[in-house]
Amino acid sequence: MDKNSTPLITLNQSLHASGRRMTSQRALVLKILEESTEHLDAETIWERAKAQDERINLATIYRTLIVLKEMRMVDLRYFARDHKREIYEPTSKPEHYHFTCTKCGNITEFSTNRINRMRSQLQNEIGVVLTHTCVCLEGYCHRCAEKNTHNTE
Amino acid sequence: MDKNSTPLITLNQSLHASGRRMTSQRALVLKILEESTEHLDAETIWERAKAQDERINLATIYRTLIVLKEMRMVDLRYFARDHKREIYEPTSKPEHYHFTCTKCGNITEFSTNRINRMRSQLQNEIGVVLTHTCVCLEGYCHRCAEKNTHNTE
DNA sequence: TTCATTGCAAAATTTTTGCATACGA
DNA sequence: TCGTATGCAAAAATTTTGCAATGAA
Repeated sequence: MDKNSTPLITLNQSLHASGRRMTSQRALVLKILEESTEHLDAETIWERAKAQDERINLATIYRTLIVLKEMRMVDLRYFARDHKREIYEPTSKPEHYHFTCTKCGNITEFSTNRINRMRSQLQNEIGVVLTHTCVCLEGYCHRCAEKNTHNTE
Repeated sequence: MDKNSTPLITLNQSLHASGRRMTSQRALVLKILEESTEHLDAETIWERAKAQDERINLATIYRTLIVLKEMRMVDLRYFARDHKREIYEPTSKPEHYHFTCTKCGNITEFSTNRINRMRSQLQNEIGVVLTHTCVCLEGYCHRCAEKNTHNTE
């Protein structure tokens, strides 16, 4: 909302604005997401949360993530290889997309305005309002592509 | 492979080429996918298959879909709203993408070469070889966007 | 004090696996 | 016949839910 707000303050405001309450668990999950440079799924978040609060329950993590999503503090992402598993990232992170190398398994982030341009062109072309765009890319990274001129998969 | 081949013949060839066997279940699942104009998940495929073969098991559906995917007879897709659930489509269908309206729930298919162009540009830009691109779009369809100038979600 | 939130355990959902039997080539 | 594929049941993996107890405002 406000340029001076930290994510925690923003969350606090959003929670109260919707008749919800700030709890230590919610603050903790948000902090973990904000501080992490890695991609976190619910279970990983749980493991990190337990280091701070050994009683915290996995169900609480899931419920908290739903609330954080509603408060627009986190985004859900998916990886091409493991689409079923939800990955959570703070919305404070600049918009980006993921590329998964099917050979070495590395997941790299990249950002490009090509996707944004495509997005707005598509909005006009198919006549809809896009609120969410998911782009998952999969293939061979530069290094693996070189070693691998003959691809079976 | 060959212009004269039906999907069933192609499957048969691919199966044999990889030391696998054609079975009535595999033929049936492929037929269901080829004939359907809707989006099918594993359970729906199972229901339709049972109409033809009441003994067929859901585990067989899953195993068959894995094989059909390996034989490149089906593609896996996802919808923005329900990312976790896999949707299977025959590769004989022309390439297309899905847009989900979060208001009315309708899923529409569209195809555009914008995405293909973006794809090849991205390949160069980030220096990778893309083997799979997943694009899920979500938002408001034309009709719902009109009724809905004020959007909460 | 009040009601949203949590912890716990149990259930739900979707997909995978082990194993004996059936069946395609 | 030989070994792949199936059916069945049980397990695995991930997420959700019911409910009594807790705790924020």
